[in-house]
Amino acid sequence: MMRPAPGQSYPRSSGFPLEVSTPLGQGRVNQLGGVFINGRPLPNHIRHKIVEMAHHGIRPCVISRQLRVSHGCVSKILCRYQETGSIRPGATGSKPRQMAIPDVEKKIEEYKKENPGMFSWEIRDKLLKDGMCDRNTIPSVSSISRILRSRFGKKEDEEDDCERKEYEEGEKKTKHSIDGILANKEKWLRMSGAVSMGLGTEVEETARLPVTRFMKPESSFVVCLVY
DNA sequence: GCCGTAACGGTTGAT
DNA sequence: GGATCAACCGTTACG
Repeated sequence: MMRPAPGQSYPRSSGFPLEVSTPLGQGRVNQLGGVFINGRPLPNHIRHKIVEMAHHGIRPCVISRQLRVSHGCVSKILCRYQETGSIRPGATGSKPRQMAIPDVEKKIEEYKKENPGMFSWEIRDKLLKDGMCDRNTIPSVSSISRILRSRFGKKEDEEDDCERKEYEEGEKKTKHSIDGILANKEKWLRMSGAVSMGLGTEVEETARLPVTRFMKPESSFVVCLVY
């Protein structure tokens, strides 16, 4: 069978339903009948089990079939474990991009003070022209505008702080009212779904909801009743 | 049949 | 707040 062509999805010929609704997102079913969430790492207990079984000398193909995880994934996890000694997935998201060095920031400030109407792209050009940076080290236009905001937008930040304080004051009052509870509806829905899967402490890592650490699966019933 | 890996669609987090 | 980008995820299929 061919790989899915660009713009196409994976074929639905496996006989399994392609999509299942899981509380943590739109789950899918792989060819082995295992449930996975596309783009998200497998739960820690599965990863742990893969490594543990491999330690016991069980072959990757057997692990794959037993845990219903694709052999490609088993292979990846075991490779990573051999290389790094860790079963944890790598950090998703881009690495922090290179920040402008302080000298460059100072120069940007200078340019802006000399000419307040100067655009970020003009500043960028001038940095290049003056030899402050080369093509590789020059900060992006958006980085420059961010620097400008942080340096020249302080007054706005102070106003934001005032607003935040007012908001926090108000939140304390409304937290235990019906309005307050309803405002957290989405959070509660996610929590109820996560615990109903019986994922226990996995939830903290996959759904980033530390509060569920001490919740029991049956609590989902209570949460569902509320809504 | 097993295994390594490229290609793919998707998610996440920084900018 | 939304868009963009880069790094990662797991699955699938090829060799």
